[in-house]
Amino acid sequence: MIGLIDCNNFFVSCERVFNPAVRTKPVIVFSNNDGCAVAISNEAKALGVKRGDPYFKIKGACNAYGIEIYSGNHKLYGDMSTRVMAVLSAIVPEIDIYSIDEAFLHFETFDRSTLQSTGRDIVRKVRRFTGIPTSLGIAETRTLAKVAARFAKKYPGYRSCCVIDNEEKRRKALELTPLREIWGVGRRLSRKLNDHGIITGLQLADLPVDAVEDLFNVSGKKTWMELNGSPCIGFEPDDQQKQMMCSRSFGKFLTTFDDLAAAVAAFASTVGRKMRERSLCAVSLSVFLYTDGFRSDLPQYYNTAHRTLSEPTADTLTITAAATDALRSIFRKGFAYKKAGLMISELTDSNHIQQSLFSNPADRERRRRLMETVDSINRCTIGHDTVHSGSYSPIDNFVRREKPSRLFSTRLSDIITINCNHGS
DNA sequence: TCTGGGGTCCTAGGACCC
DNA sequence: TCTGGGGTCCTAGGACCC
Repeated sequence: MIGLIDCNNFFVSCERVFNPAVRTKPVIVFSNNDGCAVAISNEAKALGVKRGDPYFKIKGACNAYGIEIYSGNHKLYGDMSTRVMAVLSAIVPEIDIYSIDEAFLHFETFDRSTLQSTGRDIVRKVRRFTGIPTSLGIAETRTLAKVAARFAKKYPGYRSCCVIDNEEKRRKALELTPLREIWGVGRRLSRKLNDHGIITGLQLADLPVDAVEDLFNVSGKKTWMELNGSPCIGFEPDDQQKQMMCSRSFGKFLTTFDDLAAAVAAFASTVGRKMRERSLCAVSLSVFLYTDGFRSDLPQYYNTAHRTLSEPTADTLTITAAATDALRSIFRKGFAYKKAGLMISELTDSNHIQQSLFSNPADRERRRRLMETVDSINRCTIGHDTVHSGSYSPIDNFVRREKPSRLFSTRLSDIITINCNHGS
């Protein structure tokens, strides 16, 4: 049996851990530039707020109903995620971290008849040790575990843990699950299937195999098999990351090459640091930029440029130079740029790199030590951008964040204070 | 005024090979 | 009038996930 544990309204829950005053209020966490609602408390959902709603459209409702709003604080969420995963790892022998707020739990070695109480115990411990509420689904396949987790979250009767461990429960659960809620069935596939009269998860699961081969590609067939209890979606723990991206929409339009180059240098600095943290090197990269697609009154432009590096590297300065060169080749004057990004593809393990015929080992070593020094200064001392390349300007300069919360768990000066007044 | 960011996988179609 | 067959590799774009 496999479990799927999901943190409830994760970003909102993280904010509530450190700000008890908003625990019973409607709360929304927004994306960068305070653009879209990305996490919504149950209270705010009840007021009609939906994931993806842009702030400017729901501002009135936020004011009218006294909804608490936050700009995304992803450092805080990342740290809280690490804590949740640590608690889970201490209880279950093997976990697959699937996203910032979800993990699959391996219950193969557990007694099947006690999974319900074991599951509730796990949820209780995560809540107690981290403050984060979660929902846990347990079933024979990952896709069914996802279905179970949805029930655990939706219906209080399950007390945060739902187990699908027999045929009757499987069919009942799928019958009550709309197609679109099934893991792997997106907007397009659900529309297509709806046109064939398939509305529920059970109708999908009950399709004959030839209909499945007719309607689906290989991913769709895997989903179908999983719904019928045959595990076929796995998880390769040593799967190496294949690409890495850093991109931003800007809080205001950028029009000059220098401003865009400063943003691209910041992206290069971020991906460089992440690559070094994960012992990865880049072989090729691409830079892209966009004007604002929502502004049909303005001239539109999109372009992307690729560069191949002479040998795999995680050196921020090399990447910045190549990325700046790529940017120069696509930058056009006269446009108001809204978004740009840097994508690294063909990532390789830095311990097994193919060196260029003409590379100089002494140079490589000097650069490696330079980056190591930069990282250690930025990691341990004053701030994450204490040392940086000359063309760089911090990403924060390009995005708008009007309601940031503090770095409660990772910066000492932001730690919460508790006032203990006797008699109150 | 104002609409996010970071990933993976699959497929179709083109370039190229013999 | 009329122009083969079979294969690989790469890339862009779409669908999906969180």
